[in-house]
Amino acid sequence: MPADRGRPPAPPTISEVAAEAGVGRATAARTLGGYGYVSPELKERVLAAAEKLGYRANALARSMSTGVSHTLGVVVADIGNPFFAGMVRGICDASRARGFDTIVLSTYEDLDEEIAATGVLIDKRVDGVIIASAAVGRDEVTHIRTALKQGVPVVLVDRAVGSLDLDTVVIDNRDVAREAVETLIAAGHRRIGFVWGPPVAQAPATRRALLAAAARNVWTDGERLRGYLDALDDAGVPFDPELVMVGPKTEEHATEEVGRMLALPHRATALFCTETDAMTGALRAMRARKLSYPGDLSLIGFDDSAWAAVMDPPLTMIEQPVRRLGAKAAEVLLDSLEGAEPRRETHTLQARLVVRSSVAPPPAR
Amino acid sequence: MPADRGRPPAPPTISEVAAEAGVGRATAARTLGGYGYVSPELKERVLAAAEKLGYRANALARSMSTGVSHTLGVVVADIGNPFFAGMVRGICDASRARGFDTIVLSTYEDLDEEIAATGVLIDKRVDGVIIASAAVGRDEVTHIRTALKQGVPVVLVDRAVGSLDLDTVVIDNRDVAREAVETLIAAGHRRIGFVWGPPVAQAPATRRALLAAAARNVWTDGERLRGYLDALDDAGVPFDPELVMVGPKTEEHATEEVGRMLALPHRATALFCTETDAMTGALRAMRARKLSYPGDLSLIGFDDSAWAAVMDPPLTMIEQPVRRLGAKAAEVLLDSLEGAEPRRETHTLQARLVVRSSVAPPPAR
DNA sequence: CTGTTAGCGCTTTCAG
DNA sequence: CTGAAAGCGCTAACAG
Repeated sequence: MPADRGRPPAPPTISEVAAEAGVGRATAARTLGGYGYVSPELKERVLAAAEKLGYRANALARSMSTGVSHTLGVVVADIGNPFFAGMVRGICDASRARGFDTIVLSTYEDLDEEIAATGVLIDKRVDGVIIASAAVGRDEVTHIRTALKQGVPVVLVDRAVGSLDLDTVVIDNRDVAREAVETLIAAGHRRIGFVWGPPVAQAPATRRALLAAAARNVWTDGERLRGYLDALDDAGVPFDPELVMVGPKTEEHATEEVGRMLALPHRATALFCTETDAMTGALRAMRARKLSYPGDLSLIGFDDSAWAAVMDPPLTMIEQPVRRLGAKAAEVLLDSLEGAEPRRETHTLQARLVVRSSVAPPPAR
Repeated sequence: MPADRGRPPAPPTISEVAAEAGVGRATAARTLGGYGYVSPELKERVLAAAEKLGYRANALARSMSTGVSHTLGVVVADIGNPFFAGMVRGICDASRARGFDTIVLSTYEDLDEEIAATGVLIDKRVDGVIIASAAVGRDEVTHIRTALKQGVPVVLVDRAVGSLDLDTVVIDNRDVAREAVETLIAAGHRRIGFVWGPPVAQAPATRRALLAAAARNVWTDGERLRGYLDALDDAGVPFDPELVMVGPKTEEHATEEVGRMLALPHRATALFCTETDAMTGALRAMRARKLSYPGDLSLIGFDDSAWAAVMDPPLTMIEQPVRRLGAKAAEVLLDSLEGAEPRRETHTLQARLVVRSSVAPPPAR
């Protein structure tokens, strides 16, 4: 009567190893856990027994008694998005190097999902949490405050949250955005479209209203908008609300909005696209009108990729240090787990404008 | 003497809730855990007490006694790669919908990393594991056998492993590859380059040697090569080892290899690229030689994206149902966790050839 | 229907 | 230096 295919044999416990080695449970635990003193001979016997039985520590049980799970929680908008995927890779690599695994949850920009995700992570007793939060107002961060209150350190990544004084790792969105727009202005453009604005139904008529709308949405978008405005102001280029995209943030809608900007009596001659899909949407709108770049329209976009480099002509793009962004966040968190006083400061990483060939002077009238 | 900023107060336990409600621990556990019978009145009191104390169950402790962690483990080559990121998103969404979270580990195609990752997951007592394995030979799957032996169900995703009789979810790589190459042949091509072959140093001289080399590497690559060969055979187009790329699988090397194929006395007139970077590498090689598609060279590649659609002309690409791939794997695994007899079968999802404008007849001599 | 009791597997005092 | 014993927070028999 061989193999009883039913319940596989329960994995060996530390007690069994101790028994096999003929020592006390504590002694086995000490050698296997690598703490406390054990005489070489006993240690040897325990190790042999463990080896023989194929012993592997039950991480759950260990976490139960130590209160440490060696697991980090990560909350992002969408793990399927290449930007977050790259960032998560940075987080995983950095934490893995220090003995931590990660459990990542996507929220799809839904605050309730974010709250639920944070709760799940706390329940699973992660040692710390890294969040790219969709929260903006003071009243939208109670889940983060709760985590903190329960002793779970949190570091913010990619998106700062004004009302929270926490370690935060972001990219200098505003500065690169300004640099990009300055590049466009330097080439002679004064009608520069901003593609991927706040998802409001109606275009805010004033800068103030626009900024207010942006303040209620994703932090990075607002910063990029500010950088755009900074460059305009510095150069004395008038701001025109008709040149900023509003509405749903989808490739399709970007195509429509760019179409609109291209149909304006005094049309856009350059576009600053703040997201990959904004750029591809813009490209579609151009194709539909048989317009080409940089002749008819100059282009600069966010998030460089291999594709942008092989476009014809190659696209001038902003490259974000995605991996480092994640790695830095993990390191800051891990440092604070290892006792370093949390500095509660903002770490800003620099993005880089990769100049290629999608910018030229505006077409002569 | 206000807030003692040191140790935050330990979160309330079920015993405290029970005490607060003036009932036994078990009663509190039953209502909070949602099992067994509890009278409405007591239930009410427990709920109130839990609410008041801000009670949240400790998932670790729960897992300890139930032996179920409601966590799935995922092992992929690289979470930062858009293909795997999309697949992981499918896995996460599907498992989240059924109450499971996931912890994902990247191996970077290193078998030792894969073995270590699997071990970590088992130690953390995940309820099941989904692996896109780099293993090929019988002797490379002992870690998977070990998991199975310990009662941890495993499903294979994206890559089948011949020596393992397990539930497997893959895409019909061979069929679409054949379809793509047939499309090229139908347009009149007979000199079709295969970009991204097995990473061997020297080009295998014979088909047999080539296939053998492929069999020792990533499963999907081998399948795509077979599809390529299938199409050639069906059409009676002779196989030429000079038309298959060998060496490291990097964009740079793809550029070199395509350059070589383009310099052949009887040069390639079409390319079948089995990976995104193979395509961008090919595009770079073409640019360097001022060649354009589809006039000088026809192109078909794997892994469609928004970029491929906005290239000029738009690229004919193979679209893989990445999310569904992951979702299906999660479902199969979850089903078996819920007791369904594992079917140990292979589920094949269909990829789709998205015909655009990168294929034309070969240039006249 | 409810409370008591005994673990899950490991760490951690605390004597010896 | 080693072993016995208590306990982490929860579930699960088992009486009552």
